[in-house]
Amino acid sequence: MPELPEVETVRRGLEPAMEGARFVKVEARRPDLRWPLPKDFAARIEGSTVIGLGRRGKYLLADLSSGDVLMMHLGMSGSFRVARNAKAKTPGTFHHERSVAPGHDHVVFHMSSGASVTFNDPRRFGFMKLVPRSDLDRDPLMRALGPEPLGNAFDAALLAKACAGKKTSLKAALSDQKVVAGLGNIYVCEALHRARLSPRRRASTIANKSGRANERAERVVEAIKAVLNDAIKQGGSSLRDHRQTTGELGYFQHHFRVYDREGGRCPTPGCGGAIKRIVQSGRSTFFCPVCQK
DNA sequence: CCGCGGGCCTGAGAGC
DNA sequence: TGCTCTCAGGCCCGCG
Repeated sequence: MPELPEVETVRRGLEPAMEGARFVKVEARRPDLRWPLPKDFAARIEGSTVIGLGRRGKYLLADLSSGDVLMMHLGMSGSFRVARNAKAKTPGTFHHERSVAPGHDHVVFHMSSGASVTFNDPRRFGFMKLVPRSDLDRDPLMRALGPEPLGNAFDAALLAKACAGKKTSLKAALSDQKVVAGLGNIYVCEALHRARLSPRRRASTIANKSGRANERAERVVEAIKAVLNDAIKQGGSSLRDHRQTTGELGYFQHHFRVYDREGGRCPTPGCGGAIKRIVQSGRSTFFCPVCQK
């Protein structure tokens, strides 16, 4: 599910409940997530305070006063909800709200702020992990991440360098977290449409022979930043599982130009092509074969 | 080293 | 209604 905009939406929702607050009690109800939670998971967190809540790619990183960093990943179906107190039922204040899958609340944080933070993940592809802060840069999961797409350092030159010499498709390259951290199936499709580039194009064609950026690389970078910023403003995309920490859905799915719109009309002004669905590396790709070259 | 396909899990929706 | 099949926002791993 969650790509960078959804994770960032979750981060912003968790921040007021968690930052500066202490873990009063941690419930590890179901430890067999993608990777099992350590036996001492709860004990290692309880009593510590959240110094800051950050994000790197699709990872949430809670910096704890204990010296650990709590890494959290939402996998495909993970979500967090914040309740002001543990007994209160889900506030049904949003008419677009849907209920989360029952019986999949795997981890619950009871914070000194009075809020409880519940991690729900039906498919259990998500996980949590504790890493000493001093080891974070050496952590294999962190080392496998390329640049932050919304960071100043991410530009055409950097992207072109990462794609130079790649025989794989542009779609697969942009989905690779080592090339750029945080994109997934939706936002790669959407960014390539905005950049008017075919997902089937070889990744290396956004660089020249010496690995320098060409005009296509500029377009891709601009499109990535634009689509991610737009999606964050809308609270991310809710196809099935994603919701904001209040339970409210994201709204960016109403702004998709190609994703999940097979057969629909291409929104590029003057194009009018029919959106096509193909399969690349086992995943659906949506694009307009008329204006995406 | 690189790229691809399988597998991990559960639930929703389509088709019969 | 109920069964079976396909597909889903991610990512690790083994194979060629």
